[in-house]
Amino acid sequence: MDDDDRVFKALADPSRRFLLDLLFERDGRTLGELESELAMTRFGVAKHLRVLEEAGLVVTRRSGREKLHFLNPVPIRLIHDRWIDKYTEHHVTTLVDLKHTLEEET
Amino acid sequence: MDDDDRVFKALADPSRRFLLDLLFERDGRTLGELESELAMTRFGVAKHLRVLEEAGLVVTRRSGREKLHFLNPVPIRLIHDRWIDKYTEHHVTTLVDLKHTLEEET
DNA sequence: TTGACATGTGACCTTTTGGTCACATAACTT
DNA sequence: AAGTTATGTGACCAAAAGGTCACATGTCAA
Repeated sequence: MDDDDRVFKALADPSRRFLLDLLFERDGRTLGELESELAMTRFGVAKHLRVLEEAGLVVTRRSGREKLHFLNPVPIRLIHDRWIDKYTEHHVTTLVDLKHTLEEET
Repeated sequence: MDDDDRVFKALADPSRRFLLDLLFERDGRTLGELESELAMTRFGVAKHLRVLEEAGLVVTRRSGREKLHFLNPVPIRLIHDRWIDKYTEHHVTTLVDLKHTLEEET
């Protein structure tokens, strides 16, 4: 399995995306902290975090017996750059902004 | 399954990402054209295209008995915006550019 | 209308993946 | 040292996904 594959496979699961959302909101959490946010056993969460780490979407740092988790946005940016070039980026951004504007008016 | 899930699941398969690459390179191709680029039966390719279309990553237009396929970059942009805010975007872009520079020097 | 061409459908099988559990290691506290 | 806390490992099972095939529909051309 190459790096790309690991990243996309990692993003394919809703629990893992939720973990990224949590880390996007606040970095540096432990397994224990993250576990309490999911309706799943500790083992399940640990397994998901391992998948995210092997994909490079999460980086970790040990502090004693705790393991701190951080979000790494670089692979996300690379996905963007793969299918949106500089020229179309402007159009797409405009479209997305328009979408948000319309949704707010509802 | 919600919209998010459809998009990420669709991106999780390497054959489907390759199809997006083909459409990124040149839009408006038929199933027959795309089929010839994959080491897979026509049925497999059709199934993958259907998944991409249901996810909104590909939009289609009928022309007689042919079906033309086009890449839609909007869902890709939304993935980006989910985990990269305006503030960090600048840092990440710098990092990615640096990465490219280093790789070119190899 | 008859035949060829382009695509669609549902069943089927094999492989992969998500989640849990019993068990194990490592570090802090008293 | 002993008990508690935080995390790691491998086996296991149920559910989902990738790919193929027999069969069906719709469109063009002569």
